[in-house]
Amino acid sequence: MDIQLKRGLLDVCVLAAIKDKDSYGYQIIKDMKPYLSLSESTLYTILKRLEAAGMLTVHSAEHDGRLRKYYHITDSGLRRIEEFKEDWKEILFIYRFVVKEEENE
Amino acid sequence: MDIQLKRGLLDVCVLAAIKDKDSYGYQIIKDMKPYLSLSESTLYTILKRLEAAGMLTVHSAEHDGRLRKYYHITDSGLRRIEEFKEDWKEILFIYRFVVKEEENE
DNA sequence: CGGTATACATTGTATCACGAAGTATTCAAT
DNA sequence: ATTGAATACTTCGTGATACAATGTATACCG
Repeated sequence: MDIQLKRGLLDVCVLAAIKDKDSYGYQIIKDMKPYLSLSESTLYTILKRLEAAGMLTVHSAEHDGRLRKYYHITDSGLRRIEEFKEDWKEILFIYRFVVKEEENE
Repeated sequence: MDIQLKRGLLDVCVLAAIKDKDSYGYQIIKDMKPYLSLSESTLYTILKRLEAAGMLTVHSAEHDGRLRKYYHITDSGLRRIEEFKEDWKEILFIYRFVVKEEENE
């Protein structure tokens, strides 16, 4: 798929992946894979960006003797998803401009 | 609207704007404005990229004593729009992952 | 003991949208 | 005739970003 198209989805997709349950890097990649595959370096960049923007918080927890970084969505992050839904209406409007067939399909 | 979301739409939008009728810079911006506003520098960058990719051709024509650069979509450009329609199916799949409400709306 | 999977991090690169600024012409108003 | 929009295109620099490559470290299994 076109990389550019992915760009707008990546951030919200990561937020969606941790929305219902805190998660960590490797797990997020696995969960997103069926929808949108991304490399580790990309994910960690995104997670850092979202943390800096206050859309998620991080806490380390031990798992099998190793530390894992768990990511938790904030209210701001939830709001970001809602904003995305609003943006979607515009996206659909643009989509129809692009695919405007002559009214017959 | 989120800039990142625009990115994947820009190229195809420009192609859509010249699909039915050759057009030129200023006119394209006007036609796209209701859907997606973009600056001149952005448009001309995109036009050059699309030309380099063989998705459109350029020819200068006189208009009111001045030269205008008219852009004409190629078969490759038309195919690009078709590809976008294919990508759209994936986008919808991802969209549903992001907005997955608990099956009740 | 060696290999594989897990888990996170850093660096460098290429792409890209955009603001800012510039050039040049037409046309209407002063 | 001069000014100032509006039209039309161009160039430069910047910041954001996705990603490959690479590195570190540990757990688990044979």
